Amino acid sequence: MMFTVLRITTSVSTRCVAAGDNPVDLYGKRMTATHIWRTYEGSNLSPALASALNTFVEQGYHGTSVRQIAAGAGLSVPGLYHHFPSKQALLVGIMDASMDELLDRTRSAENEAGPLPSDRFDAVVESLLLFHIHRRDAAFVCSTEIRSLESANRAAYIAKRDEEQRLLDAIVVDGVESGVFDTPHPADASRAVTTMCVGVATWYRPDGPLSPSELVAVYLDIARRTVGAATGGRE
Amino acid sequence: MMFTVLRITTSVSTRCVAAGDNPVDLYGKRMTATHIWRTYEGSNLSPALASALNTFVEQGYHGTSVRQIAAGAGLSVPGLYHHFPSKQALLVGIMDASMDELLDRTRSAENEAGPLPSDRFDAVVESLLLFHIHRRDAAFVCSTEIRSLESANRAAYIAKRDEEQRLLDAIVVDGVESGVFDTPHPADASRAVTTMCVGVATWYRPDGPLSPSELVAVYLDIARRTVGAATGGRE
DNA sequence: CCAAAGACCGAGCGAGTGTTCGGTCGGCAC
DNA sequence: GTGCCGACCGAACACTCGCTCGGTCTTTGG
Repeated sequence: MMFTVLRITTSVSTRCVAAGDNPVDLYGKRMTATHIWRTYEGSNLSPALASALNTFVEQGYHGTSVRQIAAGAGLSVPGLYHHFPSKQALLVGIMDASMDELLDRTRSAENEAGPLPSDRFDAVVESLLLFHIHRRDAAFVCSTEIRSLESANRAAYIAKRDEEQRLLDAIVVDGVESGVFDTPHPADASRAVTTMCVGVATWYRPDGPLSPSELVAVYLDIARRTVGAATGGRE
Repeated sequence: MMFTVLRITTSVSTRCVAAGDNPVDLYGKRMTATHIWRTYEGSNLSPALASALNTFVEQGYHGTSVRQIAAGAGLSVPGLYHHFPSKQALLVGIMDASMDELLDRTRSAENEAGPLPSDRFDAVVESLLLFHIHRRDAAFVCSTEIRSLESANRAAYIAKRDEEQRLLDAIVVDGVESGVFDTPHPADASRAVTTMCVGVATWYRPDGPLSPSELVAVYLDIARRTVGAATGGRE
């Protein structure tokens, strides 16, 4: 059974952009094509998924009716069912697309960071933070609606989530083994870092006191302390 | 409108116990008044609230029917409504009782810790951790069902949650001012610590690899690093 | 010009929702 | 004994739920 999940399919994989041009980021740092994982434009979601996401965020999956989703998408109920076979498929569409995007961005970040555990750690934490800032609603739904997934869908989602966690786990272990990180509990420290980053989606507001880059700076400092990385001075 | 929320009303406030006598808990352990906030026995919840909690944890508030809650409590639907006026009142009963208990325990912990920020910090973090371990289900519902509260109930709950956060915020600020903590972002560090502790409720399992006291040791280490406390050696 | 396909909708299905009505029953005060 | 009250229940109320049937338009390919 086929149905459209994404309106625009954009891969953030590094290979997609030709090297040679040199955009510059907000801080003047040279931004080669490898920084696509840092850039966020509008959401990828189709109108139906975007409407579902909006209502899921406010009322939760079970608290949302398909009539509300349809109205939010400017569709009748059968019109909505023309695009998605069930309410559950809408949730799966949101959560799968979100985790795929996060994994894609995180892998790009780590690949571009080079071999050093400290660089890879910083890159992966930054990508986690940026995702939870710029895809806040989707990330929030992902972390609160796992129990609303039917069991097969839940298993698939959990697998992706665990894969994301393992990316960071491996970096922390590498860092401890090579001596640049210092923690007696690498796995717990790694999970704690993820927990903090995921938690950002529950409280961050674009009109709050912290800009995305400020938040990244603050949380990168905290994350480095958590794994016992040598901090490069206090800002 | 009155209805019973707690089956057993136990205050853990230190003041409630006269100094000098040495009360003994249900297991015969000598209980000086100062450690009540560390001891957890069975839940305080009435059968109706306990049943509601069980189903809310698994299916969420909107995913749970009143008939399920009634069946879980061994009651008919009107029997359940004899004790609680609405489904919403069940959620409020769970969340209010939980936050009251947490606030009570946290205040006891801080009071007993004495004046030093580092001692107060350790005590409050430990009480946060123990609560999220031993009241895992209630804590999980508290952090995931805020949006299911009607607005007045939500405002009251948020006020209590913010009060709990401020307890830790004040300690971190004190520690930074007196030089025993070292962080450029006390408020963010304090929130990060809370986020990690609250997150424990989402993954901790009693049959997992960490006992409660081991988890407290691990997370206390991480929490101290987060605020830049001088760690007393690595365990 | 016409058939096919895609996009969409009005109306309604059976099941389930939170809640309530009108009771029954046992224990207790007097 | 009598009246009362708390605890509880069978049945049903008005409504909403996820979902589908049968249809109408518009676009497109030949």
